[in-house]
Amino acid sequence: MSKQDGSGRLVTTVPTDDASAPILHVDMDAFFASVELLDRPDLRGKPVVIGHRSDRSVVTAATYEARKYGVNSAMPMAVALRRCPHAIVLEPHGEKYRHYSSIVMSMFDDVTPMVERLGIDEAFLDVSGSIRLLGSPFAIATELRRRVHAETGLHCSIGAASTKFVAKLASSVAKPDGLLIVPHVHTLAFLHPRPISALWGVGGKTEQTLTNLGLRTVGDVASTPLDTLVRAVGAAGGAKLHDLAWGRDPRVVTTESEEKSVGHEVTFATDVTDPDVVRRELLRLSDKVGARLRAGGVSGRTVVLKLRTADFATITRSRTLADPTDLGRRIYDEVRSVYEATGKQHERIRLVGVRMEQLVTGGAGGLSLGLWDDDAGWREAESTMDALHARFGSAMLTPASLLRPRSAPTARRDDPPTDPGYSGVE
DNA sequence: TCTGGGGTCCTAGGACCC
DNA sequence: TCTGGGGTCCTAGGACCC
Repeated sequence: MSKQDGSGRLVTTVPTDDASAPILHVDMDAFFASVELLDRPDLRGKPVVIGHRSDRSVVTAATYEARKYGVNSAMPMAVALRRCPHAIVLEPHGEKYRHYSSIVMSMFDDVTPMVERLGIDEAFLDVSGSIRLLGSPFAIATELRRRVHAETGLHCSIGAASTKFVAKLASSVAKPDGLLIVPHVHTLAFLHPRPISALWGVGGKTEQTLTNLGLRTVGDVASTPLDTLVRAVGAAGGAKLHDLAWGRDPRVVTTESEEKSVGHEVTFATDVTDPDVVRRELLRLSDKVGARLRAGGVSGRTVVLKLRTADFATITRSRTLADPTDLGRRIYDEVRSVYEATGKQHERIRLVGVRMEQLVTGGAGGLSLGLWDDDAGWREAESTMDALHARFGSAMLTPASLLRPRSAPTARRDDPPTDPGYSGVE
């Protein structure tokens, strides 16, 4: 199935059955760090860590040289620097990463239209429809890896298998800069010796739960009765675990999925005790969320406030509106009222967040209007009715009910007003 | 060691309707 | 007078992933 090459990398021997492994998982190696090194070749071979240098930051990415010291992404920067004091810390540059991401993603698009992006630096490719034109999955993956490196200077690892989960696991085993093909008949032999943490959806907590049951490997999970797993981790989780452990993964590669929520959150540099500072931040975050909703042509019905206190305890409070909105001001009014109801105005606040859920296609009719600006012409704008009244006078206004687009659902008649201040036409 | 910011999915209880 | 079962919606919290 695979062997080490001279440099110690995992490479596949030419597989006899790679047509049974048409799902590719492509994963860029140490992506953010590798992009930074393109501009800083002098740092090659050194432990480089990407992240802000501020007190409360975490590691976003680390080169393999830094990982040797036990530095990993999501680790607090303070811990990383303790483990590797001579690490070179570079600030992240999101724009640059998106640029390189779009370059490699478009290479994936050249291979097959069946590309499912997973974040900025990973993707699943279903190449079963490309075999006649481009060759076997092995040939396709090999050429893709060559091309990514030739045109960007970046390395990627690829796993190929008959399912998404096994392909993803294969790419992680192949890292860095490797290719691993797991033909369908070898799936269980590949899977069962791996530790339970290799299972998708098994993080720290679930790993502990399973370890307490005496389970160590994927094979152990496979040979555990389903109802034991269900009792330990719940109905959905148990069934999923059991399926994955037997190599069953019904998920297909899907090219697009609609977003389910939009949110922003921020951790303060130091904990905040002044509720006015919290309110100001809620306003800023609400505006960002509203802008994102409008840019995406969606509105949201449920407003979610998130607070994290100094002791790292997190609470969320939500409120569902009678009508969806995409207006920052409207979101703020709700989230602020929810905030006041928490009674946490005098606690030490570490983080605040605003999220909109229950998204529906279409703007919130009657609320979001373009404004004619004598200097700038027509421009996208948001406004409340109050502001529009002030600007145009009531004679200019059309009732919101006439402007509401068809795609926006109307409130159920029996819906109670969520807030007396907003129960009417705004 | 002290924990970012963007998300998704699942669970569980309660309200409410038929 | 006491008690059903199914289904949907809402809310809060937790685990997980990149």
